[in-house]
Amino acid sequence: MSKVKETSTNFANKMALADECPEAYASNIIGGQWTLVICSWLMQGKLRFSELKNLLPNITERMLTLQLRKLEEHKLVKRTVYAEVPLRVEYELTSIGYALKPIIKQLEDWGVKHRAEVGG
Amino acid sequence: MSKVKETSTNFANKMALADECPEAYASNIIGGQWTLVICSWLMQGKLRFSELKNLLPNITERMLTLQLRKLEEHKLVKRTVYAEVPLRVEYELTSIGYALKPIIKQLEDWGVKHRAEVGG
DNA sequence: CAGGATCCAACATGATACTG
DNA sequence: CAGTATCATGTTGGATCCTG
Repeated sequence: MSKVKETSTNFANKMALADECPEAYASNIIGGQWTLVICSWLMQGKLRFSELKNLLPNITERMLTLQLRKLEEHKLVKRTVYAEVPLRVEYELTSIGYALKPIIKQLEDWGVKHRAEVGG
Repeated sequence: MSKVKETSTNFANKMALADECPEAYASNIIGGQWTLVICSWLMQGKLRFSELKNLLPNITERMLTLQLRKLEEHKLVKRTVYAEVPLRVEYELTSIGYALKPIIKQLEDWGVKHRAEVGG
């Protein structure tokens, strides 16, 4: 990491860990409340806004929008707007988004195991 | 999942997803800002409070305490207090905590890849 | 249909000071 | 050393209403 001038009052060190550490970096991207769940559904193919909303019964439209925007920003999903009436918007995973698959798999395995052992 | 009385105004559905879905369940447990980073360090062995604090330069004592308590609650770490002067407290992973290793590994790999493709 | 805008409550987190 | 207590603030997320 680059040295920080000692005279500065050390702003900006917040992301220092993420800068160094791939797992913290990754965690910042996919750590959101809904990120993995959304990606998990999208693994099976494109979905429309309303389809996602129905698959995620607990999410508000607002949150879904925000989450999808974040995923788009991080290039995990691609958003396609079809100029039809009524409007249609589809979301699909990018290659790097699709690369989350093994993580999700491991996470599922661990979740099952943890629930069995600890019994959440 | 058990049926919810239609007459009820549907509180409590918040955790419905986590109830069903192992990956959401897992994500709720390890999704915290610091969880994975702390566990990652503990993979290499026991650590004291102050050691962890020094390894996580951006964390406040308060946060570290909170996070460790949460990890303890979820049985990911074990806390051992040694009645010495000065006081010594050590944290170590439980077996289910240690089982996070493949997840962390996958996450690191993905982080590296994402950073290479998308570029911070 | 797929959001955007606005307002507000709840929670997460930092700063600071104190303790067994 | 390893915390706890308290206050202050920022961020998140829900509710509601509006729009291309």
